[in-house]
Amino acid sequence: MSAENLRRRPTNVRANVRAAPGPCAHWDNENADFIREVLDLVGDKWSVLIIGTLADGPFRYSDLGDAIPGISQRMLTLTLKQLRRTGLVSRVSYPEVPPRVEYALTELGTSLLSTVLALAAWSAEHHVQIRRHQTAYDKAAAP
Amino acid sequence: MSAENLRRRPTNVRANVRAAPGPCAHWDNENADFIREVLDLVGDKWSVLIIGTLADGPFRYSDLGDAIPGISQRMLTLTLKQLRRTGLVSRVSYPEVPPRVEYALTELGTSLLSTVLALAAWSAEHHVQIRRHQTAYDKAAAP
DNA sequence: CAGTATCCTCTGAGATACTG
DNA sequence: CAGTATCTCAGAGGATACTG
Repeated sequence: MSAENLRRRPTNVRANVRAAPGPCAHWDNENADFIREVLDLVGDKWSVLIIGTLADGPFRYSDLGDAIPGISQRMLTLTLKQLRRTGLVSRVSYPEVPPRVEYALTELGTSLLSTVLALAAWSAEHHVQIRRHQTAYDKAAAP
Repeated sequence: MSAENLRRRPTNVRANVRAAPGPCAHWDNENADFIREVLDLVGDKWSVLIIGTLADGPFRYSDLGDAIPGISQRMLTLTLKQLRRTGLVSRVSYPEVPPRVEYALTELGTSLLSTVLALAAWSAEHHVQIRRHQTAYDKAAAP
């Protein structure tokens, strides 16, 4: 996959996600490294859910836990720690009794959010088609 | 996270990824389900790498293996099977000797590609900042 | 309230060897 | 060439209990 890029262009079904107008957005091995980085960061079970939830504004620790069904305290803590480490989420603790801690998207996190929403939009748009294809595939293979 | 959406808007750093112009692209629990679907599909170690490689056109099985450094035959086979199941990749086998099989992106796969490229662009743009933040965080926590 | 600490399970993925 | 079949293991993630 050498020099040329996107000879067959994306066909661009949706208007709100557009290929870059200029010289970028082709695939090479550097892109591969970069995207593996984000996916390691965000491809786990809870990160995007937290990011999406924080899109509505700051949340306290336990409100986050309540807002995200199924997450365990351990995973909430761990994932928040990782998001904080990469600078996507900020943590502010207010020295009160009882303690109050608020998590919010940073500017970096917010910039990622729009891309993530594009992915969400894609999946919302295509998940019916995907499911159909999956069951058809399974039916063709199983019997 | 109820009715309101994106009160603090994405700030939209980059021009080639835009929020939807119309009424969509906010976060609710349905979105959460959908995006978990795509991430399960594409968040694994090899799927996006295969998709990105196939962006340049059809590939034969072993050419794919060569083009993607580090992938094992097992993982190549498994991931291709899953991509085929969800309809992102097509497989055409030519009845020749020796056998020849070509994998290519379907239209669905191509439509996903543009979104994936947006993610890649985001990470290419921010990975320096991320790394800086990570080392700063680690330095602040460790000593 | 906002987390840590442990233990335990199950699956993603690598290595290796074999086959139509 | 284009795959399958086993074996193996690290670590992601769940349950539960405890703490400043």
